[in-house]
Amino acid sequence: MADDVAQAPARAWRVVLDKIETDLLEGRLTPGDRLAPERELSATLGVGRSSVREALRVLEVMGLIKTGTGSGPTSGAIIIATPRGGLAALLRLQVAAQGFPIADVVATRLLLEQWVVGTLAVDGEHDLAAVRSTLTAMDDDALSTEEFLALDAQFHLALADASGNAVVGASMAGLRTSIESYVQAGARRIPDWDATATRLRREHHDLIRAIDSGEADLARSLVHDHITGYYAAAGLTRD
Amino acid sequence: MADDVAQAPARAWRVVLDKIETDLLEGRLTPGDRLAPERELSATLGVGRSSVREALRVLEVMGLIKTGTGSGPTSGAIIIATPRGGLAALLRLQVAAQGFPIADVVATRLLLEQWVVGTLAVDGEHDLAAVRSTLTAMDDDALSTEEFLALDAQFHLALADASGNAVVGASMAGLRTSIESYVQAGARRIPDWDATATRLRREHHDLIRAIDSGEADLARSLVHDHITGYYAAAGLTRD
DNA sequence: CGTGTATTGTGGTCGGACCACAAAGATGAG
DNA sequence: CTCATCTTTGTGGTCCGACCACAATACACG
Repeated sequence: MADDVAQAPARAWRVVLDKIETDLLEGRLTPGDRLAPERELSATLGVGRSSVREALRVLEVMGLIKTGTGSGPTSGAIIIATPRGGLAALLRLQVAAQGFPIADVVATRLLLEQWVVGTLAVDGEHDLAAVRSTLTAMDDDALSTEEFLALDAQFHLALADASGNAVVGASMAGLRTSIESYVQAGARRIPDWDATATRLRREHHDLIRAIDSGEADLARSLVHDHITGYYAAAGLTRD
Repeated sequence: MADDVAQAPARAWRVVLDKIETDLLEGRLTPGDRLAPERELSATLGVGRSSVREALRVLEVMGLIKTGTGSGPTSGAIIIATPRGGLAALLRLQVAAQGFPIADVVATRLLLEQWVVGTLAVDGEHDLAAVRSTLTAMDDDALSTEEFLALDAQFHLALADASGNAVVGASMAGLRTSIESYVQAGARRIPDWDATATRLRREHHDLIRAIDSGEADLARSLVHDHITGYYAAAGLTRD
């Protein structure tokens, strides 16, 4: 519960991480800013450049900074704070390492998505333009399975984003990519893919209709059945 | 949407990360296993040891491995897959970097916790022993504000864990720690702390009672009011 | 046989040396 | 004077070699 300042005798890289985190917290660093050059950080904090790099690598993978070589405005380490990639990487690795059972990932996705559609239905303030355009793109019959699945992911992600909650949006994105390979494997197990795709399309339209008409409970129920239905059809259920 | 395999010309550390991820996925590495020594990985993958270390650092912060010096069973890098710390670190940093608005974090916590108590109420299969023991520990009137808040965190976390969903549990833990300092700051703003603590205790008991009697809707409603009530009292609302 | 010392294997850290790259500045031809 | 080219500078990316700290094991010696 507290990996805080406590006894951190060694761990040079943690010094760097802590320094940057406090700079962030105190407003000395905000998105768009450039970090000091690695060599300068190294000298300032009294640690080796390798240690600085280890800390920066962590920040990069977590989606906090973007590094660029060369000179000019795109060089150096820049604060970006785009949680998507970091969350996705974390969840993907945890699933790979069996820290997160697939069933729990799916269940979490389900509960988040139910909240999303319920929220969208209750409050009509949200912009569903991206959702609708994806929806019409999916109506193309010539789509391959992979293309359809990609658009499907985009559809659900657009829904989450429309809710306006960045944490939910990023979580949905992360959860999805962490089980992406399983979803694709499941699709290959579905005998009559065209029928399934047709059903998914219809369910998407029904869902949007429920949201538009403000039927929150219906929307929640539809999205629940939509998701569990797919996983059942793909032989991925076990919860 | 795809930070996948694509063109990764340089990025020596990514080679290491990918190698370990695929080893995980293919079952060549499972929790409890030891990674090859850094120097060996370096030689095997044809990258410098520094690059290996950068990758291992990422894995360590994400909670996938634990490193130990010296010899014997606790030395080297061991797969542990404990998502808690990694998720907490990620969320904390993203909040610090303004990638996640506090309001969104709170809203997400709220929706997760409503799902948790609803699930617990509907399905009596869960073990609430840890929750109950924390609850009784909180009844001690001599607790300081900090101790009370720590137990409160433990209470809500125990609830999430009781749901049996590792993703939800880890997320709750991460969300909580990411806004921990704000919660504590809020507590200091509450004029009559004792009255607030008394109210929180009562609400906890009411909540458990609702769960025990299987009143899911009531439990959801209670937990909603409980959380929003606290944030309102602490002057943290703004959604 | 037992005890204490040397060896080995491991991560942790540092410093230096390159390279690749991109911008800015210096140089020179026209 | 203008513009194109070359050089310099600042930056991350990578590798290498050298130590240190630490823990287990091997081994020598009493």
